[in-house]
Amino acid sequence: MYALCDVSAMYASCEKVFDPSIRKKPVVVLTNNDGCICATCPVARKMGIGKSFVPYFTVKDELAAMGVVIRSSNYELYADLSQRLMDTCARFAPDHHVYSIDECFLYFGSYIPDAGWQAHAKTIRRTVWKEVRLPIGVGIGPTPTLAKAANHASKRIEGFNGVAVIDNNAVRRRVLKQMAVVDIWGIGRRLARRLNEMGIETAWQLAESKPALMRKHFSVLVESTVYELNGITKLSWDDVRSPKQQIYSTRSFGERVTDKSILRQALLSHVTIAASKLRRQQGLVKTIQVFVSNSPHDRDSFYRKSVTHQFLTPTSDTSVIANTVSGLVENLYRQGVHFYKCGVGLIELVDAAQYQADLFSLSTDNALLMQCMDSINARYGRNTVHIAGQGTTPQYTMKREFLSPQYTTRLEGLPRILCD
DNA sequence: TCTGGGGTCCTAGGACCC
DNA sequence: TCTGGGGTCCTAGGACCC
Repeated sequence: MYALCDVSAMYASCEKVFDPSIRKKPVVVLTNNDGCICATCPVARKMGIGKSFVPYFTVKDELAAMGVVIRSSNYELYADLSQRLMDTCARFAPDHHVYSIDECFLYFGSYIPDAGWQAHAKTIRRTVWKEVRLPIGVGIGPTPTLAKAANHASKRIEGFNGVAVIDNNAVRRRVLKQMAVVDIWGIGRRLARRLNEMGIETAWQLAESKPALMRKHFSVLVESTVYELNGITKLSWDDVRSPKQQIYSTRSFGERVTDKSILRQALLSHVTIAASKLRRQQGLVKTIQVFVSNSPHDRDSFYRKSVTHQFLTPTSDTSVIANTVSGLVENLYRQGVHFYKCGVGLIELVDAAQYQADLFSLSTDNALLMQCMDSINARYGRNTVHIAGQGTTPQYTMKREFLSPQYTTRLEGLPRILCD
């Protein structure tokens, strides 16, 4: 059996943990640079504020009129609470996999809890609330896709109250019949529309359809989904937690950038982020892609440029990659462009353990230095030591106008308890 | 006054070569 | 008279997820 645990409106829920004054108010959290809405708490959702990823400025006045509390993304806080959440969830299964900042899969293998699945799921939910003060939904099912569906039911279907277990056909049927096809894991807006045109509206109808036919009309992925909805595992545990095939770090700027050296600094900090993720999964990169662009919303004509670079010897050394990227900036930069976004992608990866080195090309990686850097940063914070090319103080800013304190990671952010 | 997220994977199609 | 293949590499863009 598999379980999927995820936090309801993660970012909004995190904001409420250390600030009792907003617990009963509608809260909305914005993405980087306060661009879009990315999380809406249940109170706000009840008021009809449901749509994620609408640009904030288009609904700003409306939200203000409704008395909605606005927060910028406070990643330091969310990452720290996420860590605590994952530590707690991990205790309840032999194996776990962190799927995103607010979700994890648990894999039980042959393990069966003494108290039964329903009770086990309730215990997970209650323990997380007690220890981390985050509201989670727990879904359990025989395949990852059904665990996801159960999780959906736990939060969205009447009568489940945060916990759903699909362990027999009656429940499976009940859940899938009340679930729109678009809410199935892996079925997006577009596929859903095409399925609807074929008369398939609910998850149950998709489960009942012929797998081979779905493969013919769509892809093997949709075919696998049909099997998974019927309890036949197509996504093995190894698939669920397989290492990334590509790693990206990209970000938009708070203010447009026109200076070449600032663009370079930003790209080099993306190298730092991406390379450390790469080392975490014990990978080496063969091909990188670096891109810069202005905004399609700006009046200027659209400018986007990307270059790819192949390394003779695969590497995971931040300074080796940074040197290359630094050189590529000359190709990417253009005078007069108002840069809005840039990023670095590690697009062709190999497993460090399996890589067969070439006899004549010697790696210049300084593994010991990287190890040292990673362990210092793991302990004292992400940018405690970094390459000089990133600059000592970032010259580009991120707009975070409504930022809450970093309650758990900075002394000056420590919550205060006032006594009358 | 102006404002528009970030990440991963996949594929169609163009350029180039033989 | 008219026609015309197949592989590799690269890029842009789309789909999906959170």
